[in-house]
Order: sequence, then C-alpha cells, then structure tokens
Amino acid sequence: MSDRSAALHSDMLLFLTDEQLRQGIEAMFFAYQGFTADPDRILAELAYGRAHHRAVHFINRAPGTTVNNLLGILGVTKQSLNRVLRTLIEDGLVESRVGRVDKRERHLFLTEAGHELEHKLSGAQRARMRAAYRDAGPEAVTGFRAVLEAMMDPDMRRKSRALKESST
Amino acid sequence: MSDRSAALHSDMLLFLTDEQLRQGIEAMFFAYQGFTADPDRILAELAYGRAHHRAVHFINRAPGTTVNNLLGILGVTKQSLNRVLRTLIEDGLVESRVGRVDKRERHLFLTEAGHELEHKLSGAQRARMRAAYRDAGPEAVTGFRAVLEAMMDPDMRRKSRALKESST
DNA sequence: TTGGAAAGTCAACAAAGCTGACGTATAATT
DNA sequence: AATTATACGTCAGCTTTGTTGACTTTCCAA
Repeated sequence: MSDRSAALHSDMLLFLTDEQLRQGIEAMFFAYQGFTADPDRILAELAYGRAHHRAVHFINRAPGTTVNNLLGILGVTKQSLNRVLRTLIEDGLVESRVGRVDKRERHLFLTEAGHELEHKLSGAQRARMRAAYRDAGPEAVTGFRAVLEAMMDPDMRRKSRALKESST
Repeated sequence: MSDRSAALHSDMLLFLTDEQLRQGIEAMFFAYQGFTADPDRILAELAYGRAHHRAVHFINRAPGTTVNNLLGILGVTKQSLNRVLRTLIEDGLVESRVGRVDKRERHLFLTEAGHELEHKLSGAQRARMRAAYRDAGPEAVTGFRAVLEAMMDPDMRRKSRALKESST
C-alpha cells in the first residue's frame, strides 16, 4: 500500500463510522420530508397526491414519453400508474396521443393546465432546492449531487442521466 | 455590493439554472428510491413495511422515547403509528413500558429480536451509504450533508440535531 | 374535586401501492 | 396467413400506511 492510499484509507476509516453513516441515513429521511412538504400542501388542496406529482413531473421532462417508459422511470405497476393517469387525463391536465409509427403506444403530453400545475409544483420545490443550495454553498452542491448519484441503483442512474442529456 | 459578493452572486446566477435545480430534484427522487430499496426487500419477506422500519430505527436511536415524541419525529398521526407499533409489540420486537412519573406515557424499547432486525435493516442501508460515500469521495460527503440539512424544515432540523447530539 | 388537556387506543375510511386475469389493437415472426 | 409477442387499458381484490373521529385513562390546575 502506498503512503498516499494508506492516508486515504485511514481517512476513510476515520470518516465512515457507524454513527456517521446513521446520521447520513437520518439526514436523508428528514431532508426527503422537507423535499416533499411544499408540493404535498399544494396537492392536498387539489385532491391529488404524490403519485400525480411524479407523473406530471416526468411527462413534463420527457414530453411524448410512452406509458411503458414512464412505468420504468417511476418504478410502479401499470395498474397503479393507470389510475393516476386516468384522473389526470379526465381532468384535462394530460393528453394521450396514439403513436404514429407504433399505434400501440400512447404518447403523453401536458396540456396548458397541466403545465400550469407542473410549474406551480416545481416552483415550490425549486425554491426550496435553491434555498438549500444557497445555504450550503456552491461547492456543497457538487458533493451533494455526487453522493446522490452514487446512491442510485445502476439502472435508475442510467435513466436519470438519459433525462439530463435529453434536456440540454 | 462588494466585489466579493458580486462575484458570488454571479456565480450563483450561473449555477442555479432552472435545469440544474430540476436535476437536483430528480436526483433526490432517484436516490431515495435506491436508499429504500435494500431495506424494502428485507421487510417484504417479513411482512413489514417502511413504517415499521422507521419506527424500529428511531426507537433504536432514542431508547425509551415516548409515543408522542416518536410521532413528532416521524411526522405521522398517532393512530397511524399506533398500528405499526402494535404489530411490533405483538411480534416481540418492541417493548412498551408505562411511564413511571407520568403513567399516561409509554416508553419504547427494542427487544433482543428488535435489535436484530434493526441491525439487519440498517446494515443494508449503511452498506449502500458507505459505498456511495466511497464513490463520491470524502469532500463530497460534507457537501451532501450540508445540502440535506438545509433542505429540512426547521423543526425537523432541530430534531435531527437533537438525535445526533444524544448519541455521542 | 372537578373539568379540561394530554397520551394512547379502537374504528372506519382513503390513497396508492401490489398481484392476477383478461381484452384489444398492433407489430413482429414464422 | 397464421401465430406469437408487445403495448395498453381495465376489473377485481388485497395490503400498507396515511387520515379523522370517538373513546379511555391519567394528570394537573382552577
């Protein structure tokens, strides 16, 4: 073992105590509470839930996505997604268009009203994210993103990256 | 505005694009999926859910805590917690002792079996956290924690800190 | 000592996940 | 052309975990 890697190793040993890891786990829990709190309040007034939010979010991010694709991103069953999607379509927030090349597919889009809700929800969430970034400082953000990426399941990491690249 | 704060300001403007914020939001979503995946698999085999995990986790962290206190940490109603707690007590994972000074209160403790489950669950979660920290590097961890803290609701931040301090 | 507040429990309901089975339209394969 | 596979929707029924409302038991303060 080189001096350098030995130093790194002992750094890590020092750092990754059980207690530190537990604190990270708890931080993740509490932060996620905060992360969802603002949209939850908005959704509650509209008789929607988090499931609706997620659908609206990802349809906005990948307009024209198919039901099957959305399923893969959200990690739920089609029955579960279908229930949510049906109400969103009925309420005129989402439009479902039959695929032109493959007519079995349904391509999903936000309507004007859908975009409005999306913007309201993501606005609240972005405001919190922005505030957190501001409080933590620019350098912190890089680390934050790196750890989150590393925490994902590999196939989700792939999907996350695909979304990022598609929206540049 | 000083030169320094002007520079910082423009940094921030550059940094906090809508797109960056959205990516942070998505990263949070995908990472949380990964974060809960391992415990979820273990719990499924035991016919328990995430709610049981959370209860067991925080009882372990704050042995002797009251139901009311736990309620505040978890952010659910007492009826919801009670159901979970009841099965854990029936199954012999949690012990509920009537308060000695205030007999209305119940103090909660993990039994031997409870500790075993807690260890199994947190082991899986710690392993993932450790791997993520390792992949992201030590500097990243500081940033990660800072952003998570900043993202919490203030009262939750207080509770998170109280837990940290109590276990040193 | 009595009346209100607090801690906890029981009952019933809702949201959103799940499995399984089935139907229909379209595409792909043989 | 016939078969098989895929994409989507739907029905039924179950589970987990959240909610509100009503009820005891206990404590405390007027």
